[in-house]
Amino acid sequence: MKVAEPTIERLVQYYRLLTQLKEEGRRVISSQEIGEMLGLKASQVRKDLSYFGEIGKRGVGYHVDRLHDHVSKILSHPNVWRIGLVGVGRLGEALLGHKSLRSDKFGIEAVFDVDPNKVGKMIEGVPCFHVDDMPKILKEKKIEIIILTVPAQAAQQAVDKAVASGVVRGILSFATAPLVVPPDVLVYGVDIAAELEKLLFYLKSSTSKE
Amino acid sequence: MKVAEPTIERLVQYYRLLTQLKEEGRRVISSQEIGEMLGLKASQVRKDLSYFGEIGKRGVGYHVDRLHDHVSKILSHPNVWRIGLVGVGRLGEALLGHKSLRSDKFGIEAVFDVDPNKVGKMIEGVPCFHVDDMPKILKEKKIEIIILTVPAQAAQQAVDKAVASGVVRGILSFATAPLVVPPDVLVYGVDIAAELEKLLFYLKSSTSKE
DNA sequence: TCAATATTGTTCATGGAGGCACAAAGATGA
DNA sequence: TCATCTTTGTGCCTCCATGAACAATATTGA
Repeated sequence: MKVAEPTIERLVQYYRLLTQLKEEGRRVISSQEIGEMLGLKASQVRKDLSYFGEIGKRGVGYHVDRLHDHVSKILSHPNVWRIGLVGVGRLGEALLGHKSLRSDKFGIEAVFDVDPNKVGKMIEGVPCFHVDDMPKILKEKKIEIIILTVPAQAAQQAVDKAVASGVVRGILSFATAPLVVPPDVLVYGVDIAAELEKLLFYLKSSTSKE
Repeated sequence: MKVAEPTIERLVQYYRLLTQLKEEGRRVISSQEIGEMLGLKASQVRKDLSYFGEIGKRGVGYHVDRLHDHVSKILSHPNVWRIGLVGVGRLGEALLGHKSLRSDKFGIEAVFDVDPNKVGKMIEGVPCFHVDDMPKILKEKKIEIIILTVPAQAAQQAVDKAVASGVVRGILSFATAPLVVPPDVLVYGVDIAAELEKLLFYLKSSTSKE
């Protein structure tokens, strides 16, 4: 069963919204309303939600609790993912403490750096190891996911050491560098500078219009 | 002239690669090679690059310097953008110091927070003001772009104050919250948690296959 | 000079995502 | 009970991005 990437992204949004609605005690909601709150067309919402089976009630809408459970199950993982964070610069540390990355569905089990002032210490309650020890530590701790927050020049080298462990299956990279990985390793990149450039490009274009 | 969003994103990648090639003294490169280095099909590269006019030489390839200039011009801005950063938490501070956001094409002119310990001080060489003073300060400093790094609950309120200035035209948001803005304000969102969830979802799916 | 080779620019087809519109199904009220 | 109204689920159409194939152009070597 293959699901489109934009759909997954929206499912995460639905999940957040539903969690909030649940807290507010809301019982039922329509695709129309969901769409308005998230800036989507109602038909888009319905298509996304019906993708995993009929879950709404025609003439009524979606039962908030039931839909929340449903989306939760779609996004749920069979196990708790164990994550390693590579590069404890300011961005890495910010992510370590970030609410979004505190969840019971995954946890950051180790961080890695090359700075001797950091290696061996606990950072935000997580032990810090040397990047060179990644193959060993990742295997020991059964870490399958890597969050990469190192400078661009160091990115490929760090990735090579990580995949050398043989246990890493996914990488979330914040480095603005193209990464080469074995075909069975999945890479997602968040390119902050590129996002800003895109924004600026379209702003420039729209300047002439208005 | 309208350009597709994925194309812009790749142009940024081309630009980075070309800058590097230039430093290495490389004179000429083919679409094939560019594609291999960035993980793209050669035909894709050619289509992107020819979109803004014929710039390569058939039978030869692309002249690195010339192509670099060309892409640079496409991505260039008529003026230096003035940016404000809202929310000086750890993520905000990390971005302030991040290399990717140091450029001669834009600059962060002010930061905003509600914390009295920060307001009035200089942070990373940038003056910090209270969020409530945004309308005034943004207008004074002619800031057209906002980078939003506040908690989700505070996001909409902060955006409302920012757009109230009347000068803000674009927002790069790191908050995991849907934002309502006037139609003439452009919003790009970077949703870190959603990216991670996507990665985990596809890893889960591929577990059964292998 | 001309054949062989290399590489771009472009056309065309394929697939996929979004959105409209309508049928199906449940609710409501007389 | 039945007509009307609401809201979902889905078929269909359109648009856009990708990728393959080919024609056009430049280089090279004999």
